Amino acid sequence: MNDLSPQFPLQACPPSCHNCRLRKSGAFTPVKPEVLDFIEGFRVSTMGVEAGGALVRENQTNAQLFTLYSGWAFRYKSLSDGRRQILNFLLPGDLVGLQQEFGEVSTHGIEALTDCMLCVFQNDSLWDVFREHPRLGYDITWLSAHEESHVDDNLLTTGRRNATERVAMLLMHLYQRLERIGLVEDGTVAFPLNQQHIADALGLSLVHTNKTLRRLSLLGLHELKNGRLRLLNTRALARIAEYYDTPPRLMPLL
Amino acid sequence: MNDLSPQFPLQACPPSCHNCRLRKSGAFTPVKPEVLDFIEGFRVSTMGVEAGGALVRENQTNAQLFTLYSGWAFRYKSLSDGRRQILNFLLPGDLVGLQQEFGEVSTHGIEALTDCMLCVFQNDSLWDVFREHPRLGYDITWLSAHEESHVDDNLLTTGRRNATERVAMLLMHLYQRLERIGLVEDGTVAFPLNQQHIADALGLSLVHTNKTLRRLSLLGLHELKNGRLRLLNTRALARIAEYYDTPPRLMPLL
DNA sequence: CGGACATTTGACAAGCTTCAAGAGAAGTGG
DNA sequence: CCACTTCTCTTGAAGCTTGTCAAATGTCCG
Repeated sequence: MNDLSPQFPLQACPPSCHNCRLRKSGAFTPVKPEVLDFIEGFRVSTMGVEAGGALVRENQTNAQLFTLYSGWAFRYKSLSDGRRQILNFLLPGDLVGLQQEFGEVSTHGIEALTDCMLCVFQNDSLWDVFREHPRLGYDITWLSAHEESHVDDNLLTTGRRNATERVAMLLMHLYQRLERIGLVEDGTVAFPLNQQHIADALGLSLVHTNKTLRRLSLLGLHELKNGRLRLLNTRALARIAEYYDTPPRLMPLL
Repeated sequence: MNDLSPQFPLQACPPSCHNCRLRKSGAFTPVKPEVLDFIEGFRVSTMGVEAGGALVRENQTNAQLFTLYSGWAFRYKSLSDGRRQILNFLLPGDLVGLQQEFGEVSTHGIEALTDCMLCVFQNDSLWDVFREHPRLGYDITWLSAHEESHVDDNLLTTGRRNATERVAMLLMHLYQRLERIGLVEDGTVAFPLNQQHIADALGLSLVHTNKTLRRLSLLGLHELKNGRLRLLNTRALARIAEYYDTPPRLMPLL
């Protein structure tokens, strides 16, 4: 198997949630120590998945509930002839696998885009969380609604934007999400997607995605090299995509 | 203003949730009488909206939380030049407006497709529901995850299916949802969408939607007249759309 | 009958997909 | 250290699906 990419160092989950790197980033809502103890008890293990590996398979039953601690992943659905649609991207702090937790078959797959570290929660005990810590239940619902709003955005993009607008949207959206969790360095963010991923996320063909990316890059709107993305003309990208920045907000973290 | 369509008689919400027609349909999970009392207390009023009216406006702040009691509605997003994408359709029993309830601006609009009756819940008290009745919180999360899975489906459809497959998918999907809540009569269901709605839901142009619908209808796959839809060849439609029926399941109803 | 609106059809244009093939980049093994 | 493989990116050309424009037909309703 391949080594862990230096671009995405495997950041092991600390043994205690009290030392969670994500919580210290300031992007997530603070939580009382006793609630943190409960979360830590609810977390039964941690797990690493290599880039390209499956966190959840399509049609898998009784999948686990995770929080993505480090790395990128994506949710997708596919058709029998191989056509694939990426539904949304998962970044550190995102809750993964909620839909399956309701005792149903997973209708989508989740794949690691980079090496990932996950905090794994107790199976089949989501109801206990709601009962014992309604606040966490409320947070989980917030996360669910928040993820849905990403899918909403992607549906508007795929259904009604043209290729140029779609690519601009994707770049802006991902950059902004990464910025919020503090992953911008020197004006660039790690960008592990290849063009096939972008095509699958935007509902475009690989070739057309390439040509569109190329055009935006030649226009000086962005730069994509060494696996890192730099936005060179945010204003133009935002105008093309009709992208509206929403005010940042602390997100719950399970 | 126009009269209430005979196709969609205004079914007033009964004064007490104990007499709720939806609950008696058998499609929803039964609830203990005391929980029903709580729900009834949480419901502060009922409201009617005429076809074409807005339940929630795009960019509206502090919208209400509703349950759709009768009628159809849809969630949508639009771009400044008028392009519009319908995100999903809302049918009786669906919870409406959860995303805004988290104190944020609504990033999508919700419009009544037919005359609708709504049960309106207390504003800003979602957290109370979670605290006092964790089970209802759990149900709300289930509904949220369930709605997301509809949007997931629509994203796959819009991103990766061709026009014929998209139309077939829409017909199958809506028919099946209506069937589950007992709205099939004589092998037909009420179908209040016009072709512009279908186009906006599928990410197609109006003209192309028309031609595709026409083709399927001439092939004898469906029949659409007098505002009612009949599926004449479910097997063929399912094959075209690659539509998989999921086993029915009782849904929570707030 | 007239007006507003939805559906239908044809013709044409365009955006996007598919096919094909070359150029880079990166890892593997002799 | 260099061929060899594999994967990704890039580019051109041709074709098809879908969009746009325009106008006719149908329907409902006052």
